[in-house]
Amino acid sequence: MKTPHTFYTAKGYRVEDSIGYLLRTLTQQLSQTVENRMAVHGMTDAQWKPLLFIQQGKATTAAELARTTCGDTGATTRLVDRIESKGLIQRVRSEADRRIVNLALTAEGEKIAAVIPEVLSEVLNGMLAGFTTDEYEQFKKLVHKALDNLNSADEKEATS
Amino acid sequence: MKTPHTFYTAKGYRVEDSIGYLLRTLTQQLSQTVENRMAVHGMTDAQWKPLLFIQQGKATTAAELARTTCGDTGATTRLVDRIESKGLIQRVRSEADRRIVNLALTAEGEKIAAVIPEVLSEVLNGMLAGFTTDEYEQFKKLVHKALDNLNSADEKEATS
DNA sequence: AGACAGCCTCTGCCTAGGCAGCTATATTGC
DNA sequence: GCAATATAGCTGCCTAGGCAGAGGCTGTCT
Repeated sequence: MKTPHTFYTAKGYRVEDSIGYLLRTLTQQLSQTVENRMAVHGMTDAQWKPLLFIQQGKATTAAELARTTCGDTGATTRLVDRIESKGLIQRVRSEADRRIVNLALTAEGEKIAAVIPEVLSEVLNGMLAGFTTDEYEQFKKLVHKALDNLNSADEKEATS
Repeated sequence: MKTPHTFYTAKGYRVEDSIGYLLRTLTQQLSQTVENRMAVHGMTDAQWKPLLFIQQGKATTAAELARTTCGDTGATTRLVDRIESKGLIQRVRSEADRRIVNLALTAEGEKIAAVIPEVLSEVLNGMLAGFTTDEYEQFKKLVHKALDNLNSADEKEATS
């Protein structure tokens, strides 16, 4: 394995030049933009995820929700609390397995969930304005590659 | 102005395919990796920023810190509280302008601040393992482009 | 049957950010 | 000089996530 190119060194490290700083800023701005768009529906940036996941059948319980968002179960419980208190989802204790609380959208919740993909599509298309298809594919490829590197580094650390 | 390519549509929107989801995940993993590395020095992911900015002279007061991190002044006050209670920085009321509280690193703070650029460089180089210089430059270019799009959309909204 | 492991949910305690409002100080304009 | 304005810092109230532990339920193994 050849030694990889060294893009950053401790000496002369400058925050503004860092790809880490850029990525953080981009994600922050993206969240802010989605939050602004969702605000008219009374939703926050965190709260649309459960709505969408439940609607798409990707999660039916709080535990599943926590797994799909790589989040904490405790945090998810409280997030569901807040959305439930807005009357958008309902908790229904499962009869088959009494540990489980199934989550279901209310009529109001369905209405808002239907808007979410529109908002996300618009925001992302806006962010990618002027991108060629090649650039878009390249962007996704590079993010995937970076993600794989971080994950494999984690595994190495865990087994050491 | 020609109509931009439409990368996403509301109908058939799938979270896993979204560049937004990818970017969020990458930033999250990046923060987690830095957090793990900083933990041995008793620091969190949020707390290294003030240390580094103060050391590099990019910020000398809480207000400056808030501006350079695009953050809230109230949150910054409390962040400084937590770092101060760890004995890493000191608050020194300015004599020239008595509104201002200058921030200074303690000896302990200097020691930890010196380690930060090393950790950041290592983590970022690890994330970019196998990237060619062209890919790295392309990556930064694409992130910048996306960021510019989001910002100009914000401005349009503000003036409408 | 009873012990056990595993899972789901919830709670308490921590860090953390956004927003609004307050006080003290400084600057500007009249 | 004095009023209006701007700035710095702080605080209270909200949402939000991470971690650890408790309690309930289910399936399994002995």
